[in-house]
Amino acid sequence: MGKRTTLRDIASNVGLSIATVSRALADHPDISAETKERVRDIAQAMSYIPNYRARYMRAKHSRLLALIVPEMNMFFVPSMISGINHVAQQNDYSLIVFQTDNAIVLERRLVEYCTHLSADGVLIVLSSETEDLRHLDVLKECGIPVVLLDRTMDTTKHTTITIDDQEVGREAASYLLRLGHERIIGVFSDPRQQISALRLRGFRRAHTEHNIGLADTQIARVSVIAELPDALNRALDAHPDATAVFAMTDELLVHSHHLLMHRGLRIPQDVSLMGISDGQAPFFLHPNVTHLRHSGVEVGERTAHILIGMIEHNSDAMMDVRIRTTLVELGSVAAPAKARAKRRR
Amino acid sequence: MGKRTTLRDIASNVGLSIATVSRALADHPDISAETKERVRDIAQAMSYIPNYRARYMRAKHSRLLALIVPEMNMFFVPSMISGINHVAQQNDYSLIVFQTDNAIVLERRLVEYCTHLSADGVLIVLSSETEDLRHLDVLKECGIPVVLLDRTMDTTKHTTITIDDQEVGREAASYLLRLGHERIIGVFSDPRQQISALRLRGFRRAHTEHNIGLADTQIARVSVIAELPDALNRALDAHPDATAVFAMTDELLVHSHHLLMHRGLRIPQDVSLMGISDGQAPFFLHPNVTHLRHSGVEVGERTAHILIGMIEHNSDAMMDVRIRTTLVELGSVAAPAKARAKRRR
DNA sequence: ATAATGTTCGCAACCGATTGCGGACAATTT
DNA sequence: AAATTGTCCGCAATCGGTTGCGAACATTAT
Repeated sequence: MGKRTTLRDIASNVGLSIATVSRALADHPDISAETKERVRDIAQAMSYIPNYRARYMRAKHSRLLALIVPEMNMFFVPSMISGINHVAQQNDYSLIVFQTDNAIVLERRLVEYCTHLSADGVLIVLSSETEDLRHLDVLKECGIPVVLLDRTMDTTKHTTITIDDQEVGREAASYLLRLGHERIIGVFSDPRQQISALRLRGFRRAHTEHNIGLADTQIARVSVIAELPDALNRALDAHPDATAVFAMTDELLVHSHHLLMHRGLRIPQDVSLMGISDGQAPFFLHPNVTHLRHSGVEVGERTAHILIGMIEHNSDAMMDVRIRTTLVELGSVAAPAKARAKRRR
Repeated sequence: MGKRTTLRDIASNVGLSIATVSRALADHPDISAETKERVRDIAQAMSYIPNYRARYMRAKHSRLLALIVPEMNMFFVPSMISGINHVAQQNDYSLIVFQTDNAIVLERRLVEYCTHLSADGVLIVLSSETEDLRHLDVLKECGIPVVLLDRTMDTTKHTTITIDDQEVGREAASYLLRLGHERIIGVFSDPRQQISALRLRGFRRAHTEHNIGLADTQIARVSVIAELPDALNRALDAHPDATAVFAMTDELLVHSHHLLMHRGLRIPQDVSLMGISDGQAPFFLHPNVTHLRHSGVEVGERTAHILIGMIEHNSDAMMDVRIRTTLVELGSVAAPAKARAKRRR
């Protein structure tokens, strides 16, 4: 509770004005070398700690970045935070993290709260309840740059950073189809989310391109993770000829993996498995799972760079950045011929 | 970039003093109902957004909590953040997240930065390089309460929140020993961390209590996760009679699980596996793994409550809180008799 | 000796709010 | 009519810094 020493305290102690003390500490050329030294010594002795908030207030910025995420999962979000944080720290920004619990009311409130706190910039991963972007207008009004990432919506008004969700869905399905898989079970999340709709669309398109049918029952829809076993089992039961499973996120992937194991299916002998992943889980699952890598760290870093650029160059240039995914081939996918044979046995 | 409207703007617009506008918006009894309404209307029309930083500056607090963690992992840390965030949001605090990358220099700098930002409270998970707590003194001097959690050090000066690491290590080993396992491989992290040393001590003690020897070669030491395969393989090779593996963290657990599978060992028929876990991974690993549950969310929530209590009641009462772990029995542990037989085959 | 230049520092405004105290005025009481 | 009370509002200080401008003084040039 010891009241902190302020410039005023130093000033009265050293017998100079507050202004001079401020300049001395800031190494301003107007101040003589001896005075600077004297001030610095006293400041040190009084264990002076500058108050950045006061400084920032005058300078009209906060050096605060806000990140709004729907929820904390184990996979993408922590990686992303890590990436953002590195770039933020390098540029002397701090990161505030908020969660909306996928509730639009909370999302609205938190966005507004960012203006109250005068965050210098906002990064937002949309909640699944979010249907429009009007609640972001207040940020624009305050001149606070926003970047949407990962789970976004179509917009021409805001900078967005995503992977090409449709393309990556197509890529995954194509990869399996090319190997000869003709019946693939797709595990997708809440269809209200654009990320889910897009990845599914790509998944569908690949089937069309390969002239292979895709029944609705091949798609396991999982809004909350607890629904996965039922949904996936249902799809699997409906299609005994299925030879591969694709999961569109890490969370769906690890639980799909578990369920397949639980059913006694061998991967990849009985069924192939692949997914879209941040790239960690595939290495501790057994067998390691082939995936399209979508690095959270990279997304975080690039996003932070872009946001900080917008802040510091005061630009409202709208961008639409697509992060590339890379195919990581591990052991979980095989050609289907023998797989089908095994399951028939 | 639109300059935000301030109380001054409203005041000049509505023809009242700034003080009156401030009171009107705050619903102060001194202000007449008509005036309040008039002010509110104008404020609305001018889309006024209060500046909390200015307000907080005057009130000499920030409603900012800082969390300093060594790194972002997939398991405990995100859960903890989630727990902290819920309690923080309920109490109108925001959470700033910093990472030290396990570097003491960065840890020191970030602690100091918390004083610059005048965080109202600091939560810190010590880095593995940290050897003393002197760098936290500056927080005390500024009257900023600190809570150490998870990875801590012995201290009588700071409030700490942990599980009883020694006890939980003992509990895990006892559980396996009671089932008849006589050779358990222990997977532990960097021994410089107290959390690791303590859990190992408990692990040892249990062996002593059961009059069962524990060779040093039974302990796989893993400072960085890449070392795990070598370390664990070495221990496994040195002890073909080992019937169980214990991993002291989630990260070690999932990778141990993978390695066992990779070696073609069946769990629990060939070897039992258990660990200390936040409680998520054990459910998507197959078979589900028996663990002592140490909930990150609970730790985060309790810690945040305590810290906020310290802030708001201005108390420096030093506490030492131990969170209880609960044993969650899933499928990965079995009595060893048959297990040994299998491995001999 | 006077003017021009340079060095070193302080005054005061400013950032955007909150709040103690007192003033102006009207309504009520004696 | 004077005093008391109550209602409604503004002045100015405060939080802890930063910064434009000018003042005081010393130094150098003319």
